[in-house]
Amino acid sequence: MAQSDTVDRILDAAEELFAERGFSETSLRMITSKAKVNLAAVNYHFGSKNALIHAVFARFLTPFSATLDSAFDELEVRCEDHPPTLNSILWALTESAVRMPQRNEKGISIFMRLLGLAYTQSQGHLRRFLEQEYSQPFGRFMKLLKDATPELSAVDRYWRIQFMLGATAFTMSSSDALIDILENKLGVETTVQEIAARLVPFLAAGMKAPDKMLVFRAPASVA
Amino acid sequence: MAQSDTVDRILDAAEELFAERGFSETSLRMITSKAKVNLAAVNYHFGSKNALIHAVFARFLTPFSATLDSAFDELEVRCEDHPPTLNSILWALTESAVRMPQRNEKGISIFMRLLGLAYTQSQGHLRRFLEQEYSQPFGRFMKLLKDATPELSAVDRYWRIQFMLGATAFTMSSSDALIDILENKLGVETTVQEIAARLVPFLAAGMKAPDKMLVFRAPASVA
DNA sequence: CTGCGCTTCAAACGTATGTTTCAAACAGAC
DNA sequence: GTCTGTTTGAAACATACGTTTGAAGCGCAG
Repeated sequence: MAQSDTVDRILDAAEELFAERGFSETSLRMITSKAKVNLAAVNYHFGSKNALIHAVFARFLTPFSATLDSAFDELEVRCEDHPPTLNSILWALTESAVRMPQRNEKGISIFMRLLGLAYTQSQGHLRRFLEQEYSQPFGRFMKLLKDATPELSAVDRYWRIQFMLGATAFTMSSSDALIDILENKLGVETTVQEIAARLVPFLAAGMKAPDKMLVFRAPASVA
Repeated sequence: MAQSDTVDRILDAAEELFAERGFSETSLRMITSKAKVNLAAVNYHFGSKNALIHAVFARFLTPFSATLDSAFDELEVRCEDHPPTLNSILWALTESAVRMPQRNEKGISIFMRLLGLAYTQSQGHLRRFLEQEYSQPFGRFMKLLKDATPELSAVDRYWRIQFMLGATAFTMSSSDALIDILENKLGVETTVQEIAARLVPFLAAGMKAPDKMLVFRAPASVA
């Protein structure tokens, strides 16, 4: 069982280092020395650094998208004919994320941080890989959102979904740092689950907000 | 006036490249060849790549923080004794951002994208630089937000502010791409100002959302 | 014109990166 | 034991990076 051992050790080390340092800032030598394998092992088993990045994502994104898919199935069954509510959709999403089998205690925050990095760091190859591998669950999520917010125009919904994605990806991608800051400032300890529990109502309220401001410059009357 | 020409050309090129590629992914050689100056000019005028990054931020953040400060002054004068509302604070912020003198048509989106990168890319030196240079206007903004949302606990407010920052930085940083996608999909044209007009109500509604979910696993009852 | 500070330039420096090479070690089948 | 295909190992490869160097160019006071 020599191969899978080396492969897994590389994936574990890469995942952790990518999450805490980003892709470009993590070298293969850091990864191989943390994994205690030979430098050439990465190129032997994965072919290239980019392929390793893809493998790291595939390892947690494939089971996650399966979990998510069945969570959506369950949601639609439970709702029978009427479309699932916005809150229930967002909960299904976060539940699926949080329930994923974790390799260690840092699992969920690594997971989130990697997702945030995927969106944020403009790595063209990664975006292309994710789009062609995981467009199905993403499209389904969008469809559900559409049915849950029939009162929104297509344009409004488009922008508000972007706002949601932004708040989520951004917060989660720096969740560790933000948790540390909070602990230093207010002495409060937090878990990623608690962040999610605060994020969902925020997003839901934003999606259901009243119309956009019609006039841009309205300084005197708003106060 | 040879110096300032070279310096500005470097800053312009660096700003644009950093915004579209990130810091580590942008080399000094890319910057100097785009700016059409000699490679050594960066180290001559700025000292190091990190110092160049600081200079790029200082060039737009210093005037912006001044504009913002006077916008907040005006806001507090207009409100006399009672604290400014959440909406008016957010409007003062976006107005200050949008009104900033732009070097070109991409100015505002570059501005936003750089702010997002500063938060996202874990460049320790940048965070340290920004914290020690611009803690005053940031602190004032936080203070205003605090007085505008007295109903929130400190912890709730902390996280919701992070969510706001995320939605804003993320959306604005990819505003060009998002505007293009929207035009291709729905045939609707948009300006950054209109995005802001949609974003502010979203953020305000999120900040004023009802409490966080108390129980994390509440699948059956929500739907 | 000469001399002096500041700026530009081409070239090189040392280091770190991703990747390749090829021999050695290994495991399992015969 | 010997052969065969797979995996590991140390070393080197070519390239790209940030930075430094020292000479050349420039503008301007004397």
